[in-house]
Amino acid sequence: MANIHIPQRQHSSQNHLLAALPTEEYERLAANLELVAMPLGEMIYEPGMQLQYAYFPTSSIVSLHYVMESGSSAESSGVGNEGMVGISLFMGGDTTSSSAVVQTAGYALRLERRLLKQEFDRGGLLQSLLLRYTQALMTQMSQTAACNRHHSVEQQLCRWLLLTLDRMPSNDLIITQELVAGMLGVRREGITEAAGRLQRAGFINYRRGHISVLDRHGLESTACECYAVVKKEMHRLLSDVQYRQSA
Amino acid sequence: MANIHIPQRQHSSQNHLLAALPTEEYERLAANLELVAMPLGEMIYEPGMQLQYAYFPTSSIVSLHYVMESGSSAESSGVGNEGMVGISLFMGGDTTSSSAVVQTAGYALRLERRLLKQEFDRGGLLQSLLLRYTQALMTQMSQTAACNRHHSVEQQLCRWLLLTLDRMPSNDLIITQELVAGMLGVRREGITEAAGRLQRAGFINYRRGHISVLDRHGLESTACECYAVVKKEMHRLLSDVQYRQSA
DNA sequence: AGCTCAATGTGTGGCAACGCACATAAGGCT
DNA sequence: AGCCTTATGTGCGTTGCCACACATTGAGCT
Repeated sequence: MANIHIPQRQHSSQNHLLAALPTEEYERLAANLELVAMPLGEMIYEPGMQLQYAYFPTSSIVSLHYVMESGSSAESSGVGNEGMVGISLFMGGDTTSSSAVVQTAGYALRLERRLLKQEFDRGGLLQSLLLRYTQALMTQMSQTAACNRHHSVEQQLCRWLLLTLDRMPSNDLIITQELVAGMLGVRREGITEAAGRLQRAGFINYRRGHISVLDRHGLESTACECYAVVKKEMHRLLSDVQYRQSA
Repeated sequence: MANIHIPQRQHSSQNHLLAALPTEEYERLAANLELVAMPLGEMIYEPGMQLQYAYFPTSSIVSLHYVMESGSSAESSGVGNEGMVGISLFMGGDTTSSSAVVQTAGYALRLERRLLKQEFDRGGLLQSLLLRYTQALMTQMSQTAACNRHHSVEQQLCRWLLLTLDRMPSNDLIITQELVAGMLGVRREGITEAAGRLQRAGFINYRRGHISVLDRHGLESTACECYAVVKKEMHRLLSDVQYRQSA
């Protein structure tokens, strides 16, 4: 895995949080941002592990989830180029009881723990961005909790596809039903059935390990309210982040 | 509702976060802390509402939950004297998409939004306490998401009873099964059944609107791992908070 | 003491998701 | 081209929780 130091500003701008930093703050970090490959399935951290880096995904997506003693798991939130992996570094806990795994292969910029903390503690824009992002993360988690309680597998699959799609440049997801099932914490067969219905409805098209979204609107109408709630709240909290560009 | 200004330090010390503040920081807040009654069922905030105060529960417990369009709901976390209600005030979002309702009547100390933000931004101990507390809250939320997915109503009831008990001075909870059902997002009949089993097992005893825990150990053995995970993580993140006392 | 209403108990039928056990097929490999 | 692993399809029976419809009881009130 080739780590490329001093990445071009182009890469940094693919992560919304980094892109929103004023030049001064960005410059302090730039030299220390490493572009790293995020291969599918890579474990970014495990429960209790001391995290060494914060990751700002550019093209990758990371899934935050908890694995039960029984082996079954459930995702509480995903992190794409709108956010950062490693919240606990500046929250003061250093680690968490959940895991982080790469759900969509791609790249991320990583920053040493100490440097992140240092910049966070300056109390500049990075701090306020990260705090707002953290609140958005909490919204996703609590919405996931409610969604897990009340909505059908099919609805949840739609929600998940849409949230993932929002973090992708294209309409194609490279992922198996088995993995999706792991994310949602349901049986693989449940995903096969739900995906089959969505395909027959013409909303998606899939083959082994590959899902194409054909009708976004259709998915939205089948998804539960949870997708809209999360999306709206992300926009409310972070809309300025997506557009502001440093000079 | 009589608001008593300049509460005795005794009250403040009932909230772990306030109690852990060094004298200097505490003094800046003390004169502005109002002791307020928290009657059962009172809505502290609704989605989208601009929050005016942060609440530090002393003897009350507040439930953070989301209400769906269908009317059904689910709790993502509870807040007792270990924490604070109104995270969004310092996270920068000002409001959230969830609600906060008093689940156990009692008291709380409240602090004006502006003053909280001011003290938070000084970057002193209050900031780091609140951030660590927020991380503990996130642990609860993501654990609740996983728990909602995988565990039985009975297990979840045990978890909920234990977490509530940990925030109470006694072993008696004043709450109806109907309300508990609302917290867990299940049918009232489901709680009746599960509670009946727990009672027959000798773990609890209940009458209308009143639950007494007789065998804490029994509940722990029936609860899912989620209770232990949350408790352990709370302790890891906040153990110094509970013991440190200001001079 | 009796009334009354909210809280709790119980039953029936239905359904979504489960666990398990396979059958089938599709893509990468040599 | 053929093989072989891995992904997907399908069919059971089972179960936990659901919605709905009541019966019963307890606590507080007058």
